[in-house]
Amino acid sequence: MLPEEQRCPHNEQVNCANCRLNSICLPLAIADDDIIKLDEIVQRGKPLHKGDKLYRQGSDFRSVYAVRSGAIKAYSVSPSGEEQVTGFYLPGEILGVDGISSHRYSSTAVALDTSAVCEIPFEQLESLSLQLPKLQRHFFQLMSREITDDQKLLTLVSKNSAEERVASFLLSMSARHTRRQLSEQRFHLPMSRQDIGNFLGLTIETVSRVLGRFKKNLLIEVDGRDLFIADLDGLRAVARVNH
Amino acid sequence: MLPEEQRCPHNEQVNCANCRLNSICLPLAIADDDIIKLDEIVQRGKPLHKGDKLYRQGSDFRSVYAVRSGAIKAYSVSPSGEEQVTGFYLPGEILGVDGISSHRYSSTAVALDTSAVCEIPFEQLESLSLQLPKLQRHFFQLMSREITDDQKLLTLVSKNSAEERVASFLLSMSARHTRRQLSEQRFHLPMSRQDIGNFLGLTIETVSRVLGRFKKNLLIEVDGRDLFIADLDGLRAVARVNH
DNA sequence: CGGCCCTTTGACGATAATCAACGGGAGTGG
DNA sequence: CCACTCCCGTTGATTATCGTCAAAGGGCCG
Repeated sequence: MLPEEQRCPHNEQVNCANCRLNSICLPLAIADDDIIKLDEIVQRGKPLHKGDKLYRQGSDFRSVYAVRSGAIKAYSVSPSGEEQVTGFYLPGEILGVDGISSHRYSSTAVALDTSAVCEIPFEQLESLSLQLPKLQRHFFQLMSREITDDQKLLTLVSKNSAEERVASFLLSMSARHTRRQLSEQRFHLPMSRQDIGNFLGLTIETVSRVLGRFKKNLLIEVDGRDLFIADLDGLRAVARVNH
Repeated sequence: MLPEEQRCPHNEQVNCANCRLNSICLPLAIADDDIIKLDEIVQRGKPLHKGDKLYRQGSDFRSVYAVRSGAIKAYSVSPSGEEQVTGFYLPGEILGVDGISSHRYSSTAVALDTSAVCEIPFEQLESLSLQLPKLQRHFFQLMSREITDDQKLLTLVSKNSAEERVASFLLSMSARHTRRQLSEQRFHLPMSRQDIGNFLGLTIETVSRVLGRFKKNLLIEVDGRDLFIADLDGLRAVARVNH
């Protein structure tokens, strides 16, 4: 199989016959010849190094971005100075839509690893959506999906214990790897414990202790950020949520 | 001034010259003659009694709704049986967009009081959005707004103390009343302590105790669900967030 | 009047935060 | 090459916030 950043949404080679799309990934992919028009407005490439910022909270909103490789973290800082990690974006996922409402990004996006993203200028996406009903629908769905995901996260954070939160998080990462045809059980966490804790509303110490307990109970094996889920069903039982 | 449900988005009388709109409220209002077309697809009325369900989690998604009067609560039940209140919708606000992504509502909406809503069939809204760029943009913004609001709520619930959460909640309610030209300080809470607690990730007892403390510190006066914010700045200081 | 739900208040306890110390790896500079 | 620092992660001891359990009062409606 090709390296991930050269694969199309169908995980075939570049210019796969099914989608004719080589610059942008799953979430906006439409099985239709119209996709070529979308492909034309997408800015390629944009390689990012670890720590590079894709956009900053408060800066003018221009584009949304599709991740092609690597991993991006989005976080926002509240007026009171609290920092909140609002999401991690993996290849095939789209970020930046939070900026639409106020014409400014409400969060900062930073690369956790060397990453590649596609830039999709929003004005052009808007005009194109007026011509391509399927694209408009896709984009409505994408945003609606982000809303329901946020609401699930809210439930997780406000109703579940530390163990349940961490278990759910690991299963979510696993599921997203599976979607990309990668291992369900073995993968690398691109973010620090700090980031995981912040995202889940826990301290770094609690995250570390919970992972320690999972390890002791033979649910997982961890070495730094390398993770192996030894007992998927066991972890699901802890999470009490089906992923 | 007319009763709220008879007022247009500009808080004037029915058929106000500025907007020619008498069926749907602020969030989708566009200062443009095109609005008439939108007005045509909106279903009027729909009076709801306290406890009536507007839609149910898992049922087919057909429409989004604009609240005209009263108050609606949205909540979802996770696979594990946890109930999570995801939002309260007051006059001028729109709910139901969570159903777009999966063609099914991901939450249940129930009237907290006698309420009136307008139904906006989504398929028609979609087609109309293809013709009216401003409407499309408005809807994108509406959804983006919901995303940023959810993320603020997540920060509140995962990073702030019980007192900060309740104070922020009261200030949010106050701000939304102010937008409707109603009193900033004195209003009625349409939801139970249970609902507030669930929404904020707290138990009913904690909510009650926090309100008791606010009362003792002369920040508020409460009598059941009737609230008077005696010291707005004091409450803002507790919330540490500017509303 | 009686039952039910909502709310308040108190006593107690558990979960996760805080405070603190330490080890390891990466990068830097001598 | 080695010392140095910085960041990340782990682990332990203690604390505090909020949840749980329990009881009781008030309002609404049949």
